[in-house]
Amino acid sequence: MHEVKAMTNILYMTVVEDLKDKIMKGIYQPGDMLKSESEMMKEYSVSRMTLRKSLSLLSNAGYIYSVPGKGHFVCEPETDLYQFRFQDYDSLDCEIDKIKLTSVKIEDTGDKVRDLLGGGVTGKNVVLERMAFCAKNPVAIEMVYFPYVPHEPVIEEKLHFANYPKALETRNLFALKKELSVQLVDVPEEVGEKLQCNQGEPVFLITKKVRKKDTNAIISVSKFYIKKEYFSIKAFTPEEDDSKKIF
Amino acid sequence: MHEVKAMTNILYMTVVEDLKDKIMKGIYQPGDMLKSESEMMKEYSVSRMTLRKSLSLLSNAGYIYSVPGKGHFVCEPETDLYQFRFQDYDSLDCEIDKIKLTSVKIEDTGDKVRDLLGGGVTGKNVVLERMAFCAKNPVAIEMVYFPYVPHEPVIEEKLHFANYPKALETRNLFALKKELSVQLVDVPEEVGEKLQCNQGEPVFLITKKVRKKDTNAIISVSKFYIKKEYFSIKAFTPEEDDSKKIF
DNA sequence: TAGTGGTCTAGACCACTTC
DNA sequence: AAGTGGTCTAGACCACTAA
Repeated sequence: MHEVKAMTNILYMTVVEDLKDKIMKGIYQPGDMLKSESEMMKEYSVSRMTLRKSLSLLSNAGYIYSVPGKGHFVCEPETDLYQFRFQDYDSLDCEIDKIKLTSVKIEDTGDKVRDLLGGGVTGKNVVLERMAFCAKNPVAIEMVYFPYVPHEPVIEEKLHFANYPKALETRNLFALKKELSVQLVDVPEEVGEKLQCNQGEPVFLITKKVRKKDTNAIISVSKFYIKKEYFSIKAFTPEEDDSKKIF
Repeated sequence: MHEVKAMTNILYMTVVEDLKDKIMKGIYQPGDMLKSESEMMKEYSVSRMTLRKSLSLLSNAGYIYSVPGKGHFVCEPETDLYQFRFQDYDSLDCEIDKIKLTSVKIEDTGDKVRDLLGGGVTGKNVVLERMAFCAKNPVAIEMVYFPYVPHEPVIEEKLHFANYPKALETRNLFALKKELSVQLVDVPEEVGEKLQCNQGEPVFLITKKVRKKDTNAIISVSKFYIKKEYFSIKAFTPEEDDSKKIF
């Protein structure tokens, strides 16, 4: 029907570009129905499978959705969703030059976090405490709780690795999901002493829960207390990265 | 070749489930190469296009990637990426019962943020200030900066809408991307007075920049000062939502 | 009943990697 | 030269929606 100036010589990409362009420019508005597949096949002179490859890409990128028997429609854009990375000590606003394991305990009673963990085989939890230093000053303290498994004893040496928490999460990262809670709290007395904070000083409390995707069971809970000067977040609206996609 | 117990009667989904399962269980580890397409076609008794539909889904979900001429490989999982929503006043940790427009100005000199906006046609910027109240107490103050466009005057009435900032972003939400910076700062004197904070009290400062996707030009900059008790973040590892996908 | 999107196939040609 | 993934086609049958 009409000519479409192509940035690529790949058919389905020219269709994607044209439709995305029409959506970007507002020619298609959220809620609008696109032309039918048979119409678009003629318009772009492509086969049905090729056209649907294009529609699939636009769908994955959040531009369109489809309703069987009716047609393809423009999405309401997701504008309030942000992404950021949190890599434990690597995400602090300073160069961490030392991480020190300050305590390893096994608790079986009276711990509030115990319930969260859902109880291991024995009902006992390992509680591990580490501190992060920057220029010899303590900037963060971390408490990690996870079920104690008798036959997989925690090796102290392993704990010294800066990225040890990952080791806890490991086995298979694909099977896990995580939650993060970021808030500001008055520093608990015990933590304040170790971090050399004034009484009642606000500090960041970041709580990280690691769960199994399938059962939702909690693998570990970490509590990071971070001096308020040493944490901030930069988050971004997700962008499509057309790289490494198969279709 | 062998039987695959299917949760669905859709061929490509049974392939997706089987491969995802093998990855979840660690039978395929990150970096491992999958069997070739022709092998998998035989294994699952599906056509090439159907198999590739499955691989496409797994690729989009971040499980695999492919290298032309070589094969399909298991990804290194993205484990430190988190998502959250920030919807301006709706994201505060209290019920906002009033939003008050406290100031509308047009500035053309001496403003640090002016550079960020990249200058409108006239080089002038609209600066708008609003305050959010909870039970009659001020909890947040917001300064929005955006280019002043003579022929699209800012209508005061519109500013009173709680979601007015969206109106600024509008035209076409698809064409925009945003950045968010969350940090803790000592409250500036002027802001402290309005928020009824003590001198030097820490407050959240959230800076939101809205940009055009294509040119990267800044549409608006917002600075939210929020009393420290009224903001927190809950973020989650992204989950695949197989809903509304075309393939 | 006619039109829509959803699934699936069998085959073709290409560019790339490996030997 | 043989094998791999990447693109593309022309059909087919189905379930769903609408008139």
